[in-house]
Amino acid sequence: MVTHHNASRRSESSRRAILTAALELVNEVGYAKLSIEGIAARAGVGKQTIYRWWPSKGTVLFEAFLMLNEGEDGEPAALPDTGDLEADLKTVLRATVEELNDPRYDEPMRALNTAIAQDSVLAAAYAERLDGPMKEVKKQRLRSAQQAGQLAGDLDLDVAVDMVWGPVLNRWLQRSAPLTTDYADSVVTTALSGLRPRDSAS
Amino acid sequence: MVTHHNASRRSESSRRAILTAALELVNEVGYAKLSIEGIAARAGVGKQTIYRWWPSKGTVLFEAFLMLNEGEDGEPAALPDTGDLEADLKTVLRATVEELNDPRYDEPMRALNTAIAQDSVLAAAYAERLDGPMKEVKKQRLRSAQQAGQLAGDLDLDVAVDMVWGPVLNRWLQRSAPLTTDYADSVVTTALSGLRPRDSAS
Amino acid sequence: MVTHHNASRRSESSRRAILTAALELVNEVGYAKLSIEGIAARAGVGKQTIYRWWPSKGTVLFEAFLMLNEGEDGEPAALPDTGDLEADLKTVLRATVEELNDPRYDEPMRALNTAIAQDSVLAAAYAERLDGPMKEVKKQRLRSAQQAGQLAGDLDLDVAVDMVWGPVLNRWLQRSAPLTTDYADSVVTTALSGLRPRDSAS
Amino acid sequence: MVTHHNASRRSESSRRAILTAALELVNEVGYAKLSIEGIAARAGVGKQTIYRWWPSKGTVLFEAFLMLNEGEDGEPAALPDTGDLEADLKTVLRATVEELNDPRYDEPMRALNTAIAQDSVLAAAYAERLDGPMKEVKKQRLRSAQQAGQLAGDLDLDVAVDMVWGPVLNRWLQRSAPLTTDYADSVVTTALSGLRPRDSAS
DNA sequence: CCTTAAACGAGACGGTACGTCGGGTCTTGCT
DNA sequence: AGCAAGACCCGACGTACCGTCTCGTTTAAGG
Repeated sequence: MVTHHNASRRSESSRRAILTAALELVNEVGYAKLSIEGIAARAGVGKQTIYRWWPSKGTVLFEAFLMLNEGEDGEPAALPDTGDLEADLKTVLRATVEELNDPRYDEPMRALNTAIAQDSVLAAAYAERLDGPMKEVKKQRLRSAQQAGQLAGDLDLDVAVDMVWGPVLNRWLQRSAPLTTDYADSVVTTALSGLRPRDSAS
Repeated sequence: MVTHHNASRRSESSRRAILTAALELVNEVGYAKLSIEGIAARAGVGKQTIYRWWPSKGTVLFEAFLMLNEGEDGEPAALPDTGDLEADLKTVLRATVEELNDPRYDEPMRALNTAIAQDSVLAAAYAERLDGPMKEVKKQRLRSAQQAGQLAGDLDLDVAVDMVWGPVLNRWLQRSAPLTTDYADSVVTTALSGLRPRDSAS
Repeated sequence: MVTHHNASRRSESSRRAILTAALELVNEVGYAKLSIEGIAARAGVGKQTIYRWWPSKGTVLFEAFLMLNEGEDGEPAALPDTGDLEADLKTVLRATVEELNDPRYDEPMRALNTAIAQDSVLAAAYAERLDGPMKEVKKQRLRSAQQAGQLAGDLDLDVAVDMVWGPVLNRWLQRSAPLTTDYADSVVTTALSGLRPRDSAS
Repeated sequence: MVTHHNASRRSESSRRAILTAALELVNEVGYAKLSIEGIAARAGVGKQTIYRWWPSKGTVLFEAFLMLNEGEDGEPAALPDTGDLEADLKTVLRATVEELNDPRYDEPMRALNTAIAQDSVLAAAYAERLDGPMKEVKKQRLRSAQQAGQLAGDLDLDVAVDMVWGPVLNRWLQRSAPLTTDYADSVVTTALSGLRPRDSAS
């Protein structure tokens, strides 16, 4: 038998309290020590109210991130387009680096990544709801450049996006080395020009 | 720094049993459900023997990985060098992709990454003991190519390594899309040539 | 005084299972090896359910004894009163001796005494809830004899009770010598007549 | 196979340190929290040195008491004998009461009684080495009175001793009521005269 | 407007695991 | 050989949370 939760009767105030509490707590204690019990207590809510609507702490956290992002507006803002692709990408990637270095964002984002690593269903939801739209915006900027002839015509934009953001995200996640804005610049420059020597036959 | 325990009296057999048990269990149940209690039981060891020598399950797991890697030999094997950089990189990166898609390696490596994400001390140890040597081997192959004029002379090899492996690792960690050997090939090709159009002044 | 737990929601079946398990286990393994963990396992109950309602294994055991005694009826049965005080006291004291020599009662009672020896709060509860009513019954029998002129009119009945039961209990607790019914008889006779020679002015 | 401990090689200084530490600790933390580990640490001794010579913490404690008592001299001092039995007994019993009310003695003695209650072998040793000699001294005083015609000629002195000291010890052990010197006086008076009315044929 | 069924806060419950203490055994090196 | 030191396996401690399950009590829909 299936229990049909009547979402129309759902308490919106409890929902927001839970998501807010989850964000606060993940900042304070990290993902490992984040607990349903703790979220319920902080939110002033019964544990059952969380279990009724979410299957795990990871999904609560994910929805909390969704709330954050949708708080601003429906869709993520487009990337700047001054016509100078390299400058635009450096601007954006530097901002990303600074966000990732900000303790206010670092801990929660790391938590979200941990949640994804442990739950492939959640990973799919993340890909669709959060990462997907972001990636679309990035691809849009690259598409514009491609149409202006600044990128190779046969370039796979999915790969291209990974080429620019992948190294930065990976260095952040694995903490393999300090994440600096200089590094972001290097990645952009190198990705655009490639590893091989350019023809100097000018 | 003071070591409180007399390592000379340490039981090597218990140590190996613990590390082996940790690897087995992380494969079977994943990092989230890996417990010190479970490791101790599987290893036939008292919990205190684990707590005496390791501060957390993450550090146990890390040392288990160290044991695996040092089991083979001292240093990681050099990358193939046929003179054809692009082919060599594709060979290596395809192998990486296949390893990451193998459930036998996927779960434990994901676990290690989770552990690193939650413990920056561990991340530093990982960078030094596991990731560092691997990266050195990769850089060595690139250095060889650079000296052969196949790579830009002013190329930062650290960035170059990230450019090739970063996208793959990131796609794997975030599960943002299926990880295929075709993707590996694309990454190598794109990284080498860059996103910009090549001069067609042939 | 504030009760932190809502006793109205307390599970009566768990409570009884815990008390029963405690009695069984104390019989089987003795007080020293009685453990909260063991009681919980035997009762099919979580440890927390014990810690929620009792502060120590001693208090569990005490309440288990209370359950035993209140199981029979509200108040302890009155002592026999045939008019012959000496005979009645011997009857009762012999029964006490036999009970104390019965392994079924010896171990649990010894356990309760150990608990009392280590916890003065528990001792007060014991004095009020278990020992007190028993003592009142004993005093009642002595009062009846006193009114019949069989006991000294100025006799302190509290002291009198101690005089009859104290030696027996003490010999049992300290195991200073075998506890026999003959000894019980001697105690009654000696207590009634006193240590001094009686006037033989007949 | 039996391990023959060669007592001749035994370290007397370790033995004394252990017994002293046991006494100190039982005073500080009580019998329940007294541990072999704690005794060894306090005594500056290896645990094995305790396990080599004693089978349990109870026996260590018992030997510590033996050391205390034999410290004074070989045999316990005789009871006062002024010729006035009642006065002498009151003097002695009041002293006993005061000792039992002194926290310095109460805790260790209670500990010894707990140990005895849980170990009948120890109880036998206690009866022979500590309680026996004390009882003999008490009986000696009563025998003297008996020979002087102050006690019934057919009186069983073992019972008589229990009659005087039993009530006091029992009230102390069970904490059934406050233990006062007045109570000690009452016990002596009542024991000597008996519970029955004395012939008033003066 | 009034029922009535859900969602809700609270928190007890059977469990698992935590990290610690101490039990009793065993080994190592010193005296 | 006895000893101090302490690692070892083990059992229990008392606590934190898990996910499930009642309890009354709101609360919002629909009769």
